[in-house]
Amino acid sequence: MTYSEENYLKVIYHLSHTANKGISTNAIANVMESKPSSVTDMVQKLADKELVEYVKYQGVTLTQKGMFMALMIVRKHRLWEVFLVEKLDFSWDEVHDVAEQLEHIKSEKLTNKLDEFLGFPTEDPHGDPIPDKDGRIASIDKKLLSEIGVSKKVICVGVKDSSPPFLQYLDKQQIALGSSIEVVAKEDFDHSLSLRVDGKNVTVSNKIASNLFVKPV
Amino acid sequence: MTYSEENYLKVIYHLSHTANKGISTNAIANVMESKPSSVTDMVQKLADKELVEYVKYQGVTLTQKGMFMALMIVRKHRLWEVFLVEKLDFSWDEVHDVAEQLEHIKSEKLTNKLDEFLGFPTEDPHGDPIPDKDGRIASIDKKLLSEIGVSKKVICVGVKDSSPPFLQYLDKQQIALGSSIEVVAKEDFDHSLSLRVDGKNVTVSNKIASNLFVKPV
DNA sequence: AAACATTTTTAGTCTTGGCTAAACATTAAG
DNA sequence: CTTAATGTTTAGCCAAGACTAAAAATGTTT
Ligand SMILES: [Mn+2]
Ligand SMILES: [Mn+2]
Ligand SMILES: [Mn+2]
Ligand SMILES: [Mn+2]
Repeated sequence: MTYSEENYLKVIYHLSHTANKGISTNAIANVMESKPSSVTDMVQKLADKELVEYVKYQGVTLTQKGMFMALMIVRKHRLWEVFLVEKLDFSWDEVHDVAEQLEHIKSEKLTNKLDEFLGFPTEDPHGDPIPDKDGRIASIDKKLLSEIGVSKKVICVGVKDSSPPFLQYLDKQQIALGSSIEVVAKEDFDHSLSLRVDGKNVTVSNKIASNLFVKPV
Repeated sequence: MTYSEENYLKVIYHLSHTANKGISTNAIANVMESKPSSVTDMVQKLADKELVEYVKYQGVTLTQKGMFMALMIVRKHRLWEVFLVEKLDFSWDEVHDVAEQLEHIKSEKLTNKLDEFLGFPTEDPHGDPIPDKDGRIASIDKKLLSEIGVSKKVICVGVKDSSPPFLQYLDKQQIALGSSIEVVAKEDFDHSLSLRVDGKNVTVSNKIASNLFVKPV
């Protein structure tokens, strides 16, 4: 498996969560910042290797084999993110780019020893679940903050977007994983939300609220 | 810098220690298990980027810039080897191949944080010195065991060959870094050596002895 | 100094993973 | 139900990094 093939599998895996039909070459190209024609080429190679199911014009889905490989890449990505935060004092907005590189290191022993060294974590620094060595992954039931009704109390359990600017914004507002949030009011005009976060009043836009995962308290 | 360019720089760096003229394309091809013609191509690219000095038919030498980059790759390689042994319980014969991958991860912050996490080690698991963040590298004065005279006492400080079979052989003979070695006798016929290693009698071939670095006690 | 042997470079080819432009399918409108 | 818009694939091209075979430079003998 090449670096490039691994990236395709990972992107297809992530896109599979928000769409239940086949993933279009266009969708893949958007995420990868490449062109649909390039995606078609690669997708055909992956189909030859039986990592994806592919029907022309109908999009692509992962096979069992492809799904497992994707999960192993996600596993490595998230374990390395934990390592960087827990052991090397990186902040949660600094880890993603480095993990993008580290996720391609090929050594089962390394992955499993790292897992052990970290105490078998179940979530990465952004609240995303970490697949175990057999590819099993917990699905936490979580909602977007934007979907929560007024006066409901929830706990922040994850971020949908883990780009540095968004994470830095959250840091600034002192919103972190584990923060308790109460939806005080929702503005009809711009759908912004008034919150009480760990006792402090904070107002956030709808865009922010629709990138924060929460669970009922 | 591509993965491939980095590997070339590293190989040129290592070869520079045993030869003081320019490194031949042939020598590089041998180490890289590729062909001299491929090396010529790449060496010309590295010269364009001013990472090496290259005169046709005269071999190649690292520039200041190329030397620094090579040292940073060696630094990462050796730091990761320490990490694998010290933190993840790898044995010294298992780390090299994984470090070959990890040495290409690009993040100064990661390298320096890892260095700190490991307590700023000065040597890797094979006794090789680790360059600091400015590229400074200690040169330990060490000799090959094969050059030591009869009845001299020395301490094992490094291995020249760090291939798994050789390292596993040393494990079997209970020869490790720090072992005290006395040369009891040298056989004229095959140049094999009778040793006392930490009090135990061991006989080793000349090939073994010329891959073990020692220093006078 | 010439001939031979060895080393090194050049010329031309291949594969991988991209791209653009053009052709073709599918979907949405009229 | 035909046309227009959009999405997708094909065809043809490119750069990186490898290779083989042939040419050229260098080194070693006689
Ligand atoms: Mn990430
Ligand atoms: Mn993450
Ligand atoms: Mn090594
Ligand atoms: Mn080493």
